[in-house]
This record gives sequence, C-alpha cells and structure tokens, in this order.
Amino acid sequence: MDQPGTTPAAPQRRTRQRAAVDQILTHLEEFRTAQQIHDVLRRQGDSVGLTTVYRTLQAMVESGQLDALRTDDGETAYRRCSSGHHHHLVCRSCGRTVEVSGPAVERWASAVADEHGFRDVSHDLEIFGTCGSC
Amino acid sequence: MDQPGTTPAAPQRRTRQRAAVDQILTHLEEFRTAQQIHDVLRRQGDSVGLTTVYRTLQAMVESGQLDALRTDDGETAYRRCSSGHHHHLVCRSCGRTVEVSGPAVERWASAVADEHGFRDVSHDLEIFGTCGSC
DNA sequence: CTGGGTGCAAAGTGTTTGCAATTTG
DNA sequence: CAAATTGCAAACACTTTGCACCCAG
Repeated sequence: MDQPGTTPAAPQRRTRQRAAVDQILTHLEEFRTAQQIHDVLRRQGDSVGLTTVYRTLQAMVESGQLDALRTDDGETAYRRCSSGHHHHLVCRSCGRTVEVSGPAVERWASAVADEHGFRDVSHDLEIFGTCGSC
Repeated sequence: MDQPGTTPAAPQRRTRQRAAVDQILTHLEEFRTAQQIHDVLRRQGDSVGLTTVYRTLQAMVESGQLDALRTDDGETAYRRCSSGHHHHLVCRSCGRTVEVSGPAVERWASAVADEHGFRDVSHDLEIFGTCGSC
C-alpha cells in the first residue's frame, strides 16, 4: 500500500522551464498567481506553457517549497515559503502602496493561533485607507 | 454626489426565494458554499434556482449581512456575520475556521496607517495554520 | 535510449450574465 | 401596472487532463 498523500518518489528533473519558474519565485516576495508568473516569464523571454507553470507550482507546493492561498478573486496565489514578509497599506483612491511590518501583529497572530492549537502558522494582512494626498 | 461603490438604492423585495436563503443562513453557524445552500434548499423542498442563490448571497455580502471567504477548493463560502469585526484562523488541511479578534491588531493597523497619513482605515487579516486535529 | 516533462487543445469547475417569463408592491 | 426578481442556458475565468512529442539523465 501507499501512504496517502505521499508521492512515492519525486525525480524532479532539472529543466529550463522549472528553472525559470524557480527563478521568478526567488525574486518575488509577494504572492503571485500562476497566470501572473506565466506573464512575467513570457515578457522576460522565457516562454513556458501555462500548463507547465501550473504543474510546476503545484509540485512545488506539494514538496513544501511554496505556500499557496486563494485570492478573493478566486485565483490561487503562490509564494516561496517562509520568506521574511511584510504587509501592505493600500490607498483606496490612488492605489499607492506602502510596505509595513511590525512585530506586534506577528506576535499576536502566532499567539492566537497557538491558543487554538494551530501550528505552522502564517498570515496575510492588508490595510486599506485614503492616503494623505487624496 | 454619489459615494463610489455605493448602489444608488437597494429596493430588496421580499420573495419566497430570499426568505428561504435567509432562513437557511440563520440556522447555520458554519461557512457554507452557494452550492451547498442550494442543495439544502432543494432537499428541503424550497426549490430555488442556483443563480438566484448566488445573486442573493452576493447581495447579502454587499449589504454587510454575510461574511464571505474562499475555500482552498476555490469555492466561495458564506456565513451570517457575527456582530463585530473579526478575523479568521483557518486550517490549511481540514478547513476548520475559527473567528478571532483582538484589540492589538486593530490598534496596530490604525497606528501604522496614521503614521503614513492614511485615513478611513480598514483592514483584512487571515491567519493560516494546521489545526490540532490535523 | 527511456521515462519524466512539456504544451496545445479540449474538458472541468465554480460563478456570472443575457433575457424572457413571473412576481411583488 | 411597472419594476424588481427569477431561472434557464450560454458565457466566463481559472485550472486540470488527454495525448503526442521532446529532452535530461
């Protein structure tokens, strides 16, 4: 029998496409959808099939290299695991975005999670408002 | 002038279908997808079109009566809002969701926003992790 | 060589929209 | 009666799968 959810073996060959996707993710701090990554690749010259991007990302999530989450838009977004992160303060009016971070939230988030018995915690926070110039 | 993003007027007529959806939500504590709600309605005898269920739920979210979130499965799940603002602690594995809230984040968010000259601040936070049973 | 990898096109999902018939106020 | 609402079917957007060809090991 096979262990449920455990891939017997993951050969993982090194291919141009995978290297390209991997490289993109290395340079990105934020969550990006498969399609966005596909676009960047294309614009960058490395033509990789959308299908391959999807399959590569999935494989990376399964092997624990990526974190995936669903956007409110219904798309799946990926980001390299455990990269130092920050949050966004976005202006509703002009779209100006400021990166912010603070130990307070981080601590609170993990404390609350812990309190409820959750492990391997990560979180996502966005703050919206109207900036000074608007 | 009109406020941006505000529907001019929402007549909201009382119909059998809306009452049915509303009634289901009243009896549910957990998040349910539009399709699940549609199923319950059908099983219960109140036949309501899936389209109508979707439209009704969307309207309720917009009027602030419902909370919506995306499941890892890509579906949108709805639940009646518990009064007061809160955040979600979601299990990556089984999807179990716990509502959490704390003055710490709220204060931090508005402080940071203020610091950058932002007004009319609101925010969105989700914490992900693996719950105790998984 | 040979099996994993790739990518096009087609199939699947969940959700939204066009539009005629129906219902509410 | 007029306007809002419903619901079917078709349209949509994102993702997955079938399958023939290709390339890394």
